[in-house]
Amino acid sequence: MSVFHEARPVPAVSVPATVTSLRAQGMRVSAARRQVIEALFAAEGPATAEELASGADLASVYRNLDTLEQMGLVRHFHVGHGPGLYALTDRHRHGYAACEHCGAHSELPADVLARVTAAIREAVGYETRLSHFPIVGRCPDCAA
Amino acid sequence: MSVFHEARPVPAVSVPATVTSLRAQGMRVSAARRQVIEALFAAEGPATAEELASGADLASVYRNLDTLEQMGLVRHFHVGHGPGLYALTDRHRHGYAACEHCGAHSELPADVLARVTAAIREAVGYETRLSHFPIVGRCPDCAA
DNA sequence: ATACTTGCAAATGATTTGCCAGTGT
DNA sequence: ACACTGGCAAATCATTTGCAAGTAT
Repeated sequence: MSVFHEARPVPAVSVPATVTSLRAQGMRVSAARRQVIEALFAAEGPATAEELASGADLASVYRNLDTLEQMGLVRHFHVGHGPGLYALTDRHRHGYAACEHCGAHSELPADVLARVTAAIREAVGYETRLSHFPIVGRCPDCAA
Repeated sequence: MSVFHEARPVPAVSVPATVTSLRAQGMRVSAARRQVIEALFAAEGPATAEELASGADLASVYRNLDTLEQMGLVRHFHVGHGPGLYALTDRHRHGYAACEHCGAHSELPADVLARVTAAIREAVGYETRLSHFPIVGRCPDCAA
């Protein structure tokens, strides 16, 4: 459950490749699990558990996302007060700035990320994980 | 409810002064409301609604915190997956780095805050509000 | 007097858990 | 076979809302 001891990101090439990879790690691939994986690959961006469910039971979806997250295939983070957003780790290695108003989020360039992380570390010694909890504010459009 | 159109921070000098100030703004001061205000002044740091309740009804506490936040007296933010933390705006103008593991949080020096905010603004145009959603990571102790 | 507040109960939304039947390997 | 999973219902946690009764000004 802790997000701190993540496995190295599992390369997310394709659904079949991922399925094979999972089985190789001794994990079963049921219909519901494959569906979640397919939804993750099909998603255009980070999605809620609900959006990834496609009719399947939400409890199972959450359980699967949890399991996949422990394996390092999936990552989740939060924007504002809303529900968690899940995405393939591979497609989501970076940090985010998120708009609390409209929910939009922008990827942070690596150099900015590095600068921010370094600044925080030097100032208070914290190891920042902007990939899990993005920096929240208002996007250019909502700044009005 | 929106945190974006905050009134200028209400100076939080003392409970009686605050009560007077509130009444001046046409707001009533009931027992429950005064209790919340006293709890906020008595608190050593940001506290949950539950901690500020002191036996009062939680619904009222939330309603009051909400009202006080709209007036600019109170501010709330979130750490990790836990409940919201409330504090007097006056004592909480700054940004925070929070530890998702143990819940600890450290105030960010103004210059760091400024640097981070500027970096984000330049990179993606977002106006950061680190006072509402702190930067989350692991504190020095939990980094182990 | 009367509009603002409270307390209590019930509703929400997100996520988790217990449990037993179903199934992948 | 047998441990791992899924589905479903019920439980949690934080927070909100509907209302009738109470009260600050």
